[in-house]
Parts: sequence; structure tokens; C-alpha cells
Amino acid sequence: MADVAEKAGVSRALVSIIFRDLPGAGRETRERVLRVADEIGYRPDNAARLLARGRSRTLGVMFTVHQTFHTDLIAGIYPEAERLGYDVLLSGTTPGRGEAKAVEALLGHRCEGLILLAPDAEPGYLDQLGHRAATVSVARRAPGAQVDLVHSAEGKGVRQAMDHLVELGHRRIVHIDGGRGPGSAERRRAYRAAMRRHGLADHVRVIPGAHTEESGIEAGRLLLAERDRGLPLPTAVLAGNDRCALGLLMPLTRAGVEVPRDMSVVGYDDSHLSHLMPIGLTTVRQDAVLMAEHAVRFAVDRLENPELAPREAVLDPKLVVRGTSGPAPQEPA
Amino acid sequence: MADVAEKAGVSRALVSIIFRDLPGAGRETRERVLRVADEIGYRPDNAARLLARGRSRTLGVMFTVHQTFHTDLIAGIYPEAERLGYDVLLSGTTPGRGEAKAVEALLGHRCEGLILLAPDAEPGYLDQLGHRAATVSVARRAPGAQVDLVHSAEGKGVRQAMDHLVELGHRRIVHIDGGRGPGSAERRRAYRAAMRRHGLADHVRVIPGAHTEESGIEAGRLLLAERDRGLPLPTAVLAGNDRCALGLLMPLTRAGVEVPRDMSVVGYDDSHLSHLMPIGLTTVRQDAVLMAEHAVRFAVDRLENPELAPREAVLDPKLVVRGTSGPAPQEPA
DNA sequence: GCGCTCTACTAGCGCGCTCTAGTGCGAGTA
DNA sequence: TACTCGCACTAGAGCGCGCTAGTAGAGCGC
Repeated sequence: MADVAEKAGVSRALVSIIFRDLPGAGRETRERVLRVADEIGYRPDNAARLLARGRSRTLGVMFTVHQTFHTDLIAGIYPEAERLGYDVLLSGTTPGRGEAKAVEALLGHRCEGLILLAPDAEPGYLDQLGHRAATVSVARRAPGAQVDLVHSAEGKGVRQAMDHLVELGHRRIVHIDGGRGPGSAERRRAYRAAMRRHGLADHVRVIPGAHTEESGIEAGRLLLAERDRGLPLPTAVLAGNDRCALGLLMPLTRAGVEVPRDMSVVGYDDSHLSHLMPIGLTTVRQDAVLMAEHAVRFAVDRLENPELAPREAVLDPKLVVRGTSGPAPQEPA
Repeated sequence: MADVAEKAGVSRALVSIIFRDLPGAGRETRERVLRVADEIGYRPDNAARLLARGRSRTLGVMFTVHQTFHTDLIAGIYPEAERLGYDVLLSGTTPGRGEAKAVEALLGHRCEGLILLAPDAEPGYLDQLGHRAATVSVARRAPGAQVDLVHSAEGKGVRQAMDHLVELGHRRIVHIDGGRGPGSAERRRAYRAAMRRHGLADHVRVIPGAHTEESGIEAGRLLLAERDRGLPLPTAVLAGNDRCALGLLMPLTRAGVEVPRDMSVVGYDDSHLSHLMPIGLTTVRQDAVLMAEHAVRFAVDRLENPELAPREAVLDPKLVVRGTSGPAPQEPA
């Protein structure tokens, strides 16, 4: 920077002004300085900039590398952050790299805001983070913690899905849950409530699962094994999320169970996977872009006003009926 | 830091030494300083640290948010980088966020090394990057550019797959290519060569595609439409990658084409998708972990010795036979 | 002529740390 | 005793910027 200043015959301060695009430099000088900088190959150094300015205007996003819905969210985070003048840094969790590590990496690179996609951490830890940076938890509640929350109204989504299935005549509706995955508890609860409400309390059945394809495959195998022992298949399955639904479809289709003729399957998320099947997956859409925008705005708002009380955005999910749900098959008399 | 120094009754320099875990501080003092720091809630500031040290020991990884194989690579990059004492920062490309932006974000955060997963940029641009940071391109050639290269021997992989199929009796083997995707050109070429080598030049057929599920679905529809017009289905398909293979399977299965009885399908990548199907996808494994490790080491080596000539790691892919490939169906006489 | 404002520009401190070149001191050696 | 050595520790100069307070000079009204 000093070199540029000297070569352009101005002070360092003016170079700084020009590179920050502030008023206070003549048209001509501005051009000359920029030209010289380009010649020298000068680029402002971010670390020094941060240090001097005290602010980084950077948001850190923690996500799970293999979670498709997260990538949808990320795609929504970038443009909104850019619009508000913030940088975005990503840090992933993998089977061998826990959340704490991922978060420390972000904090270590001076992220002022933290957007945690479906964190698995306990509220106490989140609260701690909330005091170190403007923290937003997506899809995971953190009661009492100093963090903002963005999630969808799981109850509403499940209710819509269940109403849809019941309307189609289904009675033996099974739920593969998402284990300790975010939103799973709520979805499970809403499933049970819906079954009761529709007078199907006797048919309530929750198969423990997770938000992975594997869990769907396993559940499918379980159901098929039961069928082979003479038990009836459920006529409909409400999966914990799309990945689980997709996994479930694999063994079913393989075994000749036709969807939706023999069984209806409903997913959750409307991740980009849902479009993949030629007939399309009936699913509950969580608007990833909208969630992402809320998360970014929460973080930014809090950065501009740290005193803000924790806020919560509850987005309405919406049932998207595609090809994997249809009328219940005739019950054998 | 000054506060800690004062409260512990030592100089700032000593605090610095202690926090960097260097020799030169007494056992007792060390403990006292750490205790005081903990009380005050002091954490070393990374920006200042970078600034003062002149090095960041940070690698930036550019990846495509929706590309499953990239997430496999990332999972391999983290541990290797940590082992070598480097931090990792991720920046994703999305449909609305080009590679240049993603890379600038990384550079802006002082990444000294750049690992580009399947960059789509021209060699000229890569060369430019190569001069700004230790750059490694994964899966994409960049002739003449100052970057290291990690890729797999596409030819060998395709040859193995083709040999496997031909051995199973297949003759009408179609290739859905990966468009301008990384490695596609090589795979296409190797497919053609293999067909010729097996005396199947007349059956060569490349369906233009991409490394996405959508392209697989489209190709599947195309083939089915042809069948409906009376043309024979190919007995085997070599897909551009796993995602494409998976997409292809959807319409086929739906249409009653049983895999592998009626048609064999071979993917490429062995991304974690491949295990998803109950019968498993026959695919060509590119060892993601190994590729990741090479990439990290290349970057680190170059950082420690910037004069290094561009290097290239060519990894041998390996055919993994799972359930989607089987003997060719009897040709109608 | 004076005071005023406005634009274009500069001096120099400070951000929080690292690092080089020391100082002081007790133990070991000749 | 005089010396070297090694250890624990310190002083202080940067790292590359941003920012506040300021100056010089031009233009303007009275």
C-alpha cells in the first residue's frame, strides 16, 4: 500500500480511501491510484483490514457435509449475505470432525455471526456461542440460549401430510422418525396427534430412524421382512425427511412394491432430491431459501444491535403433492 | 493480551510465547498465565496473529455445493490438513455464485493454499490463481498453468468397467457422458477406444449428459422413448458419474426395466450414493480420501517450497462390482 | 480584505499480535 | 575469581491497514 502511495505520489491514507470507495478523492487521482495498484499487483490485505477496522463483516456457516438440505440452505445464504454486505465462510462437520471443531474454525477466522445448520449441540454450548458471536440456530431449538432460531412449524407440515394421506383413505400410516435429528421430536409428536385426531390411535407406529438414506433402507427392509412373515404392509409411510424417504423407496421398489399403488410415501424437506424421481416425491416443503434469508437477517440484525432479545422465525411448511402418494389400496376383506 | 500480561505480572511477549506453546517459559508462570487468561476470557485474535506472523496456515477449498463427490473429498481434506497443521475454509459455488466469487472469498480470507474441486475455469485463470496462492486443481486439467493436479486415470477406470461389461456379454453399451464436466472428455475417449478394442465400433453411442441426476433421468427417458418406437434398449450403460447413474435408474425401474436383468448400469466415482441402493451400484471408485490427501499435500508442499514445478498425481481408479451389473440379456434372435 | 465553507489530501496513532535482539541471573567450569 | 552457558523473561519494532484530526487551497459572499 505504501508502494502504491509512493508510486502514485499520494499518501497512504488516500489510497485507503480510494480502495474503500469513500468520497474524498479526486476523479483523476482515483484512477491513477487504481491503475498503479493494478500494475504493482496490490490487493488490500484482509487480515490487516479486519484488525484495523475491528469488524469482519463475515458470517460463518456450520453445516453437515453430507446433508443435502443443508446445501440447499447454503445456496440461499450466499445471496442474502452478499446483499447485506457480508462475507460467508463455510465449515463442515463430518463423521470425524465434530461441531465444536467446525465452529472454532469459523470463530478463529473472525466470523462475527454464526449460522448453525441443525446443530446437535446442547443448549448450554449454544448459549456460550451466543455470547461470543451473533448466533442463529436453524432447525434446532435451544431453550434459554442467547441464540436466534429459524425453523419451520413441524406440526403444521406433518398435519398437512397426514390429512392428505387420510383423505386418500389411508389408515395404517407408519412414521419413520428422525431419531435425535432436528425437528424429529416435533414431527413425531404431530404424527401421533394427527393419528389420534383421525381416530387412528390404534394404528400409531413409529419406526426409529434417522435423517439418512440408510435409515430409510433399513426401515424398508424391516417392513418387507414383516410382510414376509405375513404381517400387512402399512399403506402409507411418513418418512423423517426426503433422504430417508428415498432410501425407503429403494428396497420397496426392488421388492415389487409399487409406489403409490401399493404404498404411499411422503418425505419431508423438499430438498432437491425430491424432484429426482420421475414421478416426484410427495413431501413437505421447507422453503430453504426463505429459511436461509431469515437466518442471515437474524444474524445481521443482532450484529447491528447486540442487545436484541433472542428471536424466533417459524416458517409455514407446505405439502407438495407429487407422485409418491395416492389412494390407499383396497384392504383385503 | 496486555490485560492478561499485567494481571499475571509478566510481559506481553511471554504471554505470546505461552499461547504459542513455545519453550521459554517456566512451568509455574505458564500455568498462572493460562489461568488468568481463562478468567478474563482472553482468546488470541486470529487476524492480528496472521498479520504479525505473515502466514495464515489456511487452505481454502472451493467446491460445488450440490456435488456429492465433493463432499466426500471434503471429508478427506479436513483430517489431512489438520494433521499437517493447516486450517481449512470452504467456499461453495452455487447456480448463482460463480467460481471467481468463491475463490475471491477464500483469498480474501488469507488462504495461502487453494484446493479447487473440479474447477470449470480456463487454464489462464487457474494460472493466475497459481501465482497468487499454492493452487491445486482436482479432477480438472490445466495445461501450462502454475497449479498442481490431482486426478484419476480415467482411461484405466473406464477400461476396467468396459472389460467387465464385455466379459458379461454386453455389446450394445451406451455411454452417457458428463458434458464439459471434469474428466468427461477422457472418459468419453476411453469409452470409444474400449469399444473399438473389443470390436464393437459399430455400437459406439454417446448420449450427451452432465454430472447430475437430471441428465441421467433425461437419458433414461430418451432410451425408453426409443424403445417405445421399436428400437432395442442398450444392454448396458456406462454413466458419466454416480449421480447420473442414479438418475438413470429412476425412469428405468419405473418403466419395468429390471436392473441388472434387463440392463446393466455402471456409475463412476463411488460417491456415498453408491451404497444407497439395496443391490448397490457397480461403479468405478475414485478414492476420495486418497485424492483429498494428495491435494492437501501438494498445496502444503508448494507452500513450503514455492519453487516447485507443477506436479501431477494420477490415482488408479478401481472397478467396484456391486449389484447393477450382470450378464447381458439374451439377444432376441 | 476577511471569514466562511467545501473539496482534496496528509500525518500519525493504534488494532492485537509475533519476533528479533536483547537483559539478568544462577549454575557449571577452568 | 572470572568466564561462559542456558534459562526465564522483556523491550520494542513491526505486520498492513483504518481512522481521526487536521492542513492547504480554491471559491464565494459581503
